[in-house]
Amino acid sequence: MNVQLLNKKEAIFESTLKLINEHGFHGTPMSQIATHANVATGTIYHYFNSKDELILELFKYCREKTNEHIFNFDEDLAYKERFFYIWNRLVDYYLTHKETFWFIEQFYSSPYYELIKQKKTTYYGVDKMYLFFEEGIKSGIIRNVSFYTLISVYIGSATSHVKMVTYGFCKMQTKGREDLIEIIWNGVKNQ
Amino acid sequence: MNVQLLNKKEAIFESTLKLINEHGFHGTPMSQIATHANVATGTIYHYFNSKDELILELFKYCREKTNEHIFNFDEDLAYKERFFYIWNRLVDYYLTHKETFWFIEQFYSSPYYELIKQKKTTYYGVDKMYLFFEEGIKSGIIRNVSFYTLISVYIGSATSHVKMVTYGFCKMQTKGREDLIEIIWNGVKNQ
DNA sequence: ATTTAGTAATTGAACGTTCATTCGGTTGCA
DNA sequence: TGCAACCGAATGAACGTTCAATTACTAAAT
Repeated sequence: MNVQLLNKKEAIFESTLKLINEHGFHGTPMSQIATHANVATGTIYHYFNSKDELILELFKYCREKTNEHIFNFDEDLAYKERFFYIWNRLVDYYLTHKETFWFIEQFYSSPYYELIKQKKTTYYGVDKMYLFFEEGIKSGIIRNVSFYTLISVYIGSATSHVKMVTYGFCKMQTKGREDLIEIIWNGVKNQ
Repeated sequence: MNVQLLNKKEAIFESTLKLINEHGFHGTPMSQIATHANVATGTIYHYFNSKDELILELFKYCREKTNEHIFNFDEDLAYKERFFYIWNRLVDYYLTHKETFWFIEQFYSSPYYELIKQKKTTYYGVDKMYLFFEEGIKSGIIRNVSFYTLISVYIGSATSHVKMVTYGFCKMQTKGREDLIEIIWNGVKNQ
């Protein structure tokens, strides 16, 4: 696949992302995506077999981009620092890529996600998080609770925070963020 | 509005809830809702002006029902007990009303929510939560952080937990739940 | 270097279906 | 008698997808 192709495919992705954010999955016709991406309607069907496949691929694309961004830390950092770092990187990425964030949220809570879930392939991001929490537990730094409990509180608080900020309920102030991740840390660390 | 009407309206609500969970907002035709609710298509338009209005009203209906359920505690309970109680009631309600949960999640992350958000009416649930956290801060039991920080961690963890369980990632075991709310409590309480 | 042929990418009008909404008529109740 | 509730076939617009035709690219042959 040459560069030109990559550009068209990405243009379609980006247009879909933007339009779905504004009008929802089904409020976004293929024709509109095509216009916005400066391609013909038929061209989309050269890259994707259907609208559903386009949306599924876009989801994977978004998830990959997010993961690439948050796991690029210095391995030498102390555990606590990495704990704060990863969380902050995630919040940062979502706040600077709100369309990605909302698309992922929309996708996860829609019936689309059922289609992905069935393929029980653990993917990069989950693996990384699992290893990170495992390290914390084994070294006695954080409490010995299940992976999914840790994920719930770690990721759940991050996404809730991003929602609050993008809804406009609270300002994007560092204070609230720092408080929040500190609360999480206090909660999961071994006393 | 008599009982019969209430029944039809509620039947429409419940059918919409169920079908939207299965097929999404736009994968659910009005005709299908009508069939499922045992009414004629036209009847829906007697109660709601449009599909959008139906979905908006359903959202309010779900939110009210949820709030009714979680704030019925004994005022005499100690603060910590109420802190655990409300959280558990919320998780309970969502786990036993998964369709309500997913509909609300879908709604919040869709463009529909923009329509509601603009009407800056604070509603019952938010008020109650605000007063509850305020009480905890004033009495020195929990840390003095912003309302939205507390909401992020308290509600965020609950919804994340429910997602994990309904996705089938972790079993509906009391252990994980107890760990989770305890982590939150450890995080927000004054040391 | 130029031609040629084959393949991949692209186009957008046309098709057939689906769906939200309407409306004229019917029922049931006060 | 009047009004609200209810019905469901009809309407017309919108949308996903197809497809026959056109263009752009690649590389082998001359």
